[in-house]
Amino acid sequence: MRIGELSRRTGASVRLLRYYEEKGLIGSTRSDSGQRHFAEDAVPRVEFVRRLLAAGATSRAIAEMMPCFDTPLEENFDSAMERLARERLRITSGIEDLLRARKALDALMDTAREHRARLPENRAG
Amino acid sequence: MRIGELSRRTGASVRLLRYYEEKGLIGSTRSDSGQRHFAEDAVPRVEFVRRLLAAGATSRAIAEMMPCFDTPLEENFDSAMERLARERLRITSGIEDLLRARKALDALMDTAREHRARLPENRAG
DNA sequence: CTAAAACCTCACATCAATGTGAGAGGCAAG
DNA sequence: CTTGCCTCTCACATTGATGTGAGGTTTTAG
Repeated sequence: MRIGELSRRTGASVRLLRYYEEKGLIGSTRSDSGQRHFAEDAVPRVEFVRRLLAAGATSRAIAEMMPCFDTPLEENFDSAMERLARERLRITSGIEDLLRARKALDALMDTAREHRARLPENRAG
Repeated sequence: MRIGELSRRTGASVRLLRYYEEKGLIGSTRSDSGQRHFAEDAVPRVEFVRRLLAAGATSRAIAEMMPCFDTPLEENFDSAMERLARERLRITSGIEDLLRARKALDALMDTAREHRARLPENRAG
């Protein structure tokens, strides 16, 4: 498929798909006139990429994982696996950060509500 | 305390503390010569700010929450509470994003390991 | 054949938190 | 008073994913 269709099917802008290609996150073949052509499996691949990017992964990090996505015969397969593991750690600690932040928000909301409840003029509000 | 001490006690660079002030995240009084002076409660406040920033909140969003941190008498108290709630949603959906990403990583690691196990020449490795 | 739609490359813009450096003034201790 | 450390403002740099627009070629549909 051409880049427009891939864009429609993944929700990524055409510009971004070119960017992903430039960064080595997806591959494409070129027609004689230079237009990109993508295989079917580019769709799940882009979805994977977007999921990781949304989780704060760097395009560089994702690129380094890609050997795992392709074939286990790659030379850099081991380092790709290692990269996966490292990114998993990063994500887990990200989750912990978010949980802590949410707890801080909850605490603030609680005290704020409590403060308000203590105000005489606001008792009815 | 002056800015250097606040920096030491919070781990935020002096530059950042000035930035936080500029964005309305922390307040300070000024000495005659223009030096910033911070109260004790600036410390937990900076910690709160950093936690939220680490969780991907915008300085603008944090600024809008600050009335809750101060006094329930603020006029923008209600919108501040609303901002808190909105940020809480954002964080929760961020957590879900991370969980999904982690699941995708796990799935990829599983298939990769499986592929490798299937390779005859790698049986021993 | 022609017009519209899709594609190409190149390159500059943006946002937000942070770094960094210059140049100048403030403050405490010897 | 001087030395050394702290602070001030101003302002430009960076990083990384994305937007946007220009100017030109290709593909597709009528």
